Amino acid sequence: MTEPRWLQDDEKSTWRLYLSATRLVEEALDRQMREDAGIPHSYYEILVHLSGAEDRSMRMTELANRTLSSKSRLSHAVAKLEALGWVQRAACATDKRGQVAVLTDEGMAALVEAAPGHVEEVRQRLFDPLTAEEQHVLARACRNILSAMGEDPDRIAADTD
Amino acid sequence: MTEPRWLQDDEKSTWRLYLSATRLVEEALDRQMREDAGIPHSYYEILVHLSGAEDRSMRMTELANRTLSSKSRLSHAVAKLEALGWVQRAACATDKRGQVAVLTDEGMAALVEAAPGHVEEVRQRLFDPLTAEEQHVLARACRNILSAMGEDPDRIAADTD
DNA sequence: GAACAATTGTTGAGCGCTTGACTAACTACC
DNA sequence: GGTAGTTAGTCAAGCGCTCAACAATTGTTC
Repeated sequence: MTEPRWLQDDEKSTWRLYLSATRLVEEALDRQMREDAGIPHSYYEILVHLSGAEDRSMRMTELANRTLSSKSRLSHAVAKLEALGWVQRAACATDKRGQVAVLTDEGMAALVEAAPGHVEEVRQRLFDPLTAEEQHVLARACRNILSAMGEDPDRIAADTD
Repeated sequence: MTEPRWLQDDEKSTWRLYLSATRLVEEALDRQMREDAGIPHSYYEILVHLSGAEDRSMRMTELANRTLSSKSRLSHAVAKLEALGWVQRAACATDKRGQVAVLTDEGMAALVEAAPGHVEEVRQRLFDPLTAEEQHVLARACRNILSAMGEDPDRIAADTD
């Protein structure tokens, strides 16, 4: 086995900064959403994706892909959201195996109510601290990272809201 | 209440790219560590911090701060690592309430064995996809984000390894 | 069209984390 | 030197996630 490509000191710093910053941001987002809407941030994203979809509904697998969730995770999550009355399951017309998740009016109302606090948190944590140039380069960097993982950055960036 | 500062389209894209990229990176790191060493990435970080500390040991609270963990989380984690024989708890000499976590030889060996795979994963996921400029700006951006959250970027960046 | 494979979605067990309550010990103040 | 308040660390309950197994349907191949 060849010698590992150890990290240089500046790379170590960058790595630590990256890890700390991204975790704290994620944590802050999640905390805000739980306090504000009583759901984890990941559930909020499900609502967001549904709200932007045709008929406020989407096939489970498609929804799982867009939210970068496993099917299992999404299934559990939708079960919770269904218990809240924010999402409903419906049979799929073209595939008897299929299920379609539908955002209910109550779910839409909850989303509308949670959105301002969420946006404010995103601004505070991510955008306000960064210059325009940093924002721009950050987006580019994320694109490169995603590409390297076999994801399509354009699809992710263009995802309707 | 004033109108929320909604995100512009390009900001929405940046936000989605950021969320996706950071999550996938985190997920990849965690998966690699679980497969390679049988522990979550967060436990690995505990070992790393201990290995760089005086006498390979650190007070629980100090360790919690450095790993950005709650005390509870660290307590659970150290319990697991203790069960593996990789960490030991010892009474603190100067504070009878205190506990000191000590990295054992077995823990150090496990760390040494896991390190190359971890570093390779970090390179693949984060550094290789980025240009030198992007790495530099990313580090700067993370510093700004951390500062905005009341953390000291220099302390985090300088943390011994 | 029958047999095998792949896909869709759910479920249960286990794990790591959070929250909040708790004990024990330290510190400050009068 | 009490007493009140703070700090160190642990623990139990609950939550969201992963993994693996599963049933049901669809696709494929001969």
